[in-house]
This record gives sequence, C-alpha cells and structure tokens, in this order.
Amino acid sequence: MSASVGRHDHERLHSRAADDAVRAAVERLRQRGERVTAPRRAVLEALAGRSDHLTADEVSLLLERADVHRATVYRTLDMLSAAGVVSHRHTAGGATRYHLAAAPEGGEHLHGHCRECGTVAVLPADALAGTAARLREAAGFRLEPEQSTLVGLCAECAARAG
Amino acid sequence: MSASVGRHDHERLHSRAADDAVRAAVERLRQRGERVTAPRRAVLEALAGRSDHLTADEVSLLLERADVHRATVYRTLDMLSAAGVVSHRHTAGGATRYHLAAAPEGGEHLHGHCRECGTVAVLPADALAGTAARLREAAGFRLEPEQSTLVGLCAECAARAG
DNA sequence: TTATGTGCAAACTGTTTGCGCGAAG
DNA sequence: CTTCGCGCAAACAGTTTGCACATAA
Repeated sequence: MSASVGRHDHERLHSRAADDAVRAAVERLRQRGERVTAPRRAVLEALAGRSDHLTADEVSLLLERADVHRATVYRTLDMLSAAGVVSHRHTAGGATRYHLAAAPEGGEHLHGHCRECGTVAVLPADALAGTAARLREAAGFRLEPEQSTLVGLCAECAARAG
Repeated sequence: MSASVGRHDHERLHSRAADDAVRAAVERLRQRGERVTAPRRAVLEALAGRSDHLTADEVSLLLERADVHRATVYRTLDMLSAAGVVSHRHTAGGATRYHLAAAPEGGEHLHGHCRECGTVAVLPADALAGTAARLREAAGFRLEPEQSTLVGLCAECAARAG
C-alpha cells in the first residue's frame, strides 16, 4: 500500500511521483546489496511524501505509529546518504536536514537557504557551473554543486529588505 | 612574507596584522556599546592568532590558562557574530567553526569544505559572482557568498579519487 | 541458516540557561 | 552605583553505540 502516514500534516504529497521515487530508491538499495526492511521503506516514504527537507527527529515523529526507533532513523538516513539515495545538509539549528536525492534526470536543482525566513528555495541546477570550473582551475577544488548550500535572501525577504 | 592565508597549518601567527585585527574588533565593540572584558579580548586574540577556523571548544582549550569558561566562550562568540566581528559556519561534525570576519579589504575568501578529508579550503572571493547574478535574475534569490558553504573535494582528495 | 538490521537504553558531544558574584562603565 | 558579563553547574538537543533479539535473503 502506498504511504498514508500522519493526519494533519501540511506538506504531504502522496503522488505517483513519490511512489516512483521510493521504488527507484529501493531498487538502488537492492543493487547495492542492502537489505530492504520495513523501517527503511518507511523512512523513504516519509521523505518522498514531503516536499520540504526533514530532520531525523521529524522523520522519527512521522514514523511514530510505525514504531520505528529514533536510532534506527539515524542509522537508516546515514546508510541512505552513503548509498546516494538521500542527501543532507547541516543547518543552523544544529539539526541535519535530509531529502531524497535528485532523480537521475530532470529533478536536479540547487538549494538556496534563506537566512531570514529559513525557507529553502529551489534554484536552477546549472547556476554553479561557472563557479565549479573556476574553482577547479584556480584552486584544484572539485565542487559538488548538489551538496553545497547557498545562503542568502529569498525573493520575498530580499524585496522586504530593499 | 605576510603570513597570508595559510593552507593547513596549526600554527600561531603572531603578526602585527593579528594585533591590528584585534584592535579593530575592540574598537567596533566599543562603538556598539559592548563592554570590553578580558575574556572577550582573549577570544579575539585566539581567533586572530590562528589562520584556521576554530570550534568553540578549541577556542576554549586555547584559553584554558586564562581561566575562561566554556559557556563564556560560547556567549562571546555569539555576541561577536551578532556584532559582525566574526563569522561562523556549521560543519559536518556538528561543531560550528568561527573565524574573524573578513577585513574590509583584502582578506575576503570563500570556504570550500572537503567532503573526504574535512579540511576547509580557502577559495577566491569572487568565484560566486556570476552565480550570484544568475540566481538573482532567475529566481530573485540574493546570494550571500561569504555565508555559503561550497562542498566538494579538495585538490589532494580530488587527485587521489582520480 | 546466517549475516545484518532493529529496538532499547545509555553514553556522548555541542550548546544553552538560571543563578549569584564581580567588574566595566 | 548600576548594569552587564562571568564562572559554575546543570539542563538540553542532536546523535552515536553496545547489546540481545528479530528477520531478510
């Protein structure tokens, strides 16, 4: 059955796209020789069913009824990161935020973190292309755009700030 | 032979530049109406005397002899951040790293975080200029390059990875 | 069957806070 | 003299770990 988790959650989106994302992730885990368990499926569904980026604790909360232990959520998110299925960011509040990694094609985007209101803006994937080239030749640094966090002001806050 | 931005050194650099930086910071605090105390001076000196970016705990360790309490270090770094005298980054290990804010001219740089070995690479300040312009027109997002964290592989790890 | 994941509880790290004393302004 | 910072200890949040049991393959 597809995911029907919490009751009054704001950002739930149970779309076919989400189901597909979970299926693809599961497939990838199998290829990697990782076991596919109920808790792992649940974590993937929690991430896929949300448009925003969740902390481990938020995932844990969503999975309360499924009796998935916090420690398991942490271990699972860790493993999923290693498998490249999810990516994560370290934020100001001290809590790491996780989300499904971009789909192989089409879903790519960068994350802009608004310092003012905290929202995550979705930005064009190629915005860092020039920077990547520049850093590589100038410092030998091989930039990984998808992993990077761009901090600044979102359109609304920028307008408000003048 | 100005002890310009070192790469991977754990050395003290007791330069006139450092002293000047401390003096400038103290001046700024006075202007802001903040009290200038021995612990605050000590924290500033610890930051100015190091080329790398320190965690609160590392600062605390450096100030052990001065009997500056950890809590004070945290409060001080917090205040200094608010005053714009230091800036900080949240890293993978969970520990926030602090360093003196860029001098008005000349000391500006970006931070590249190596996903492999964890070092912080110092990168040219203008590398994000094009990206900033692009994001602004494409999404209205006002990028703040100095606050952003660029993740990837440092020159050495990139070479090793092929 | 067997290697691996899970729940649980407890440890650990990084950071914050309430309190009374002491020092900067 | 008054306000604000400090040391102290204790509380907190986020995350990790050792162990015995459960379970996917």
